[in-house]
Amino acid sequence: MSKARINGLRWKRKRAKHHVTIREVAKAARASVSTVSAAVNNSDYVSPNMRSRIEEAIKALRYRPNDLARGLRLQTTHSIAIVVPDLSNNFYIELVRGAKDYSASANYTVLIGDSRDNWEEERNYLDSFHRRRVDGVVRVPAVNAAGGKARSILGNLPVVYADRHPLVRDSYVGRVGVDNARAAESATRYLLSLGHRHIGVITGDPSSGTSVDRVEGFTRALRSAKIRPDRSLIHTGHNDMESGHFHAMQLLTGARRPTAIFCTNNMMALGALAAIQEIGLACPQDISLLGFDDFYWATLLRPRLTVVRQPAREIGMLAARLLIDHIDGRPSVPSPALLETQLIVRDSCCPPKKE
Amino acid sequence: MSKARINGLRWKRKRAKHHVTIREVAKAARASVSTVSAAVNNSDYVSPNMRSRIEEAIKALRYRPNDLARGLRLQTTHSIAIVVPDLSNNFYIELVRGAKDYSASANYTVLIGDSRDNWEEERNYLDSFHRRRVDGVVRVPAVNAAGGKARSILGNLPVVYADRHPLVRDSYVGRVGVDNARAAESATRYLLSLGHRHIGVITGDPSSGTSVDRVEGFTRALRSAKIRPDRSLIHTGHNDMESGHFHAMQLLTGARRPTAIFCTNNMMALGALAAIQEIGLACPQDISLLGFDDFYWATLLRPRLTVVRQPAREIGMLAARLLIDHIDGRPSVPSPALLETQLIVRDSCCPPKKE
DNA sequence: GCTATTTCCCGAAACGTTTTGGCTCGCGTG
DNA sequence: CACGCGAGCCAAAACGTTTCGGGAAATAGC
Repeated sequence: MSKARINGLRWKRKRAKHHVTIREVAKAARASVSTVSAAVNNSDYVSPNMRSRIEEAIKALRYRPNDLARGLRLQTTHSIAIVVPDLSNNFYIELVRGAKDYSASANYTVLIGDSRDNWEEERNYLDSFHRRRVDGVVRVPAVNAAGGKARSILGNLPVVYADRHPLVRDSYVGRVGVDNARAAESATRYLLSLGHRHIGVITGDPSSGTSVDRVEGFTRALRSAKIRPDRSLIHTGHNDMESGHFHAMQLLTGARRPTAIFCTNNMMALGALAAIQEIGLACPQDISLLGFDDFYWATLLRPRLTVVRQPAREIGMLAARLLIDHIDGRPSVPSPALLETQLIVRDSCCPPKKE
Repeated sequence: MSKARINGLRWKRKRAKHHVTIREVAKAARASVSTVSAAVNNSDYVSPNMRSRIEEAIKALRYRPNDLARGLRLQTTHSIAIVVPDLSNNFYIELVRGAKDYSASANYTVLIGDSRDNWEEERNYLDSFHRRRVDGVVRVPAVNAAGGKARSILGNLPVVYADRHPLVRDSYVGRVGVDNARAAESATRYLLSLGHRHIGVITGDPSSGTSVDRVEGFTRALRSAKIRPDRSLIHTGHNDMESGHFHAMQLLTGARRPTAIFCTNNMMALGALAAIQEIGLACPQDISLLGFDDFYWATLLRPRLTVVRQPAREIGMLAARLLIDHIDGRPSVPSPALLETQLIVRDSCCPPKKE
């Protein structure tokens, strides 16, 4: 026992900075540790007198409860994590903010991960979040992350998928996004209605699920207009500006230049726009451009981009809701929750030139 | 003792999901807890035989150490936090990524906060990070956050300031950014060299420090060119698009329209550009526009924006370095670390029209 | 063969909380 | 007066780690 005491002392001395503990508050307030605990979690009986003494001590000592100890004892941290593929993509920022705002309203804190659409990075984040014992995670998986991989590092943490969903079977408690096929289909119909018949597509990595759905919607629209999809006009990129640029170049300088390009995410639309400008084509007169995902400065571009808008913030909020409801053992909204998209018509599409 | 056992059992039963602990690994590997610990932290003596048995058990049980317990025992979490004012501003994303990358290389994890340039939000984040017992925080304070306020909730956590710095005296272990006055001065000189004499300025909230420095640099340039600064041309906004738009409108429709506008951050430059386009002025022929902070799609704008570029990523890396060096008790680089800015000349500035 | 040293392993304490059960008053009730 | 009861408080156990001191067995030194 006395050995222990000495040990303890040495410990304290070793750390330069010392965090004030509930024990010191107790001493200062002439109360027991349990009473202080009861007071800060304002539950149980604690007399007004005692309570004020404790609050005073807390203020005086600047006591902040230690969430590590708390989480350890409680076996729950009241926090969730969200990991997205690209924080520089405004769509995901909005998604994260939605998740954060909902979580805050439900008294959960959220940890943010930015995987750069790269499984290694995502794994690091998921691992770190798991070790921190978050109560659940909302996940927008990186493209090269098959569902099973994540499951193995996540143990049996509840996860809800947002935006993208896993292609392989993975157990999750919820999923929220949009009906990508339908959104792409109606976007394509818009292009068709303008008179376009040769439409190029720049799509993202098929492993993300959303991309294939969007291409699927695209071809569906073509087919229902009795147009045979031309596989050579469908290019597969990587959801970033570079590959948008690259494939737009291919498309624009290819044998049969399309009269319109449909990009299945905003970054690739940006890259395509750069390519168009670089080549010196007029958009939309020479080539129409249709993007996916809106962003706040889309109207600053010339031409102002026509896009299909996803309710990013709502997706994030709903994802957090699904997750937290599950954690708290509450029934929630029905799960594959598909929100409405909206075609925002601006200036980047017009009828094709007559030839 | 037997009572305790019962209690423990009840505990286990209560939690639906159960995380596997080091104790179970020990049992499975027929080793003691301390030996397993020694093995996972691969230190100390542990025989090859025993080690492999333990590793096998770990793999079989999918054991993940509990960082809460670890942090509690170690009195350090090997993690830092970074809180920035606006994640949708690409400058801060790059800064965060820089901090993250450096931290990863130093084996630290980082928690991210997005204060929306709002002290309430920032306080919540700082508090949450503090309760999580991060080892330090790099902070880009919200505009309405005087230094003292944060100190009181941060206790004696080491903080390094990035980009912005506190106006009031606050104790910090480091600060990194750019020489804002000098950067603004040389940017202004560029405008002067083009022949501009009436230059409007849209600046951010003075409480952030950087704004006043930039204005200071601006006036310095004017003065050294023997031009008397016109206070009515210096407008104070809020670092966001809306106020950039608003004040550009004021400037452009005011009595004496300037021939150039200098915005002290990128968001306001965007807002100003929107205003210019809205009014129907030609940029740069009618009005030159000069922004602060580069961003990856600045070249997609028409005109391509001329800006003074800050090395956002490097700022983040250096901030993390300063902080982590301090935490680890290592000497670091000299503190107010001022990195070089760079004027990126593109198309948004030209000589003013002769009148 | 006896001791000194190394090698390998373990028990127990501690980190800062929350919770449970129990203790002590003081008071009303039969 | 005995008794129960509720209010207010507390001691101690537990959460999952790491570390420290020490012990047993094997090895080396003489």
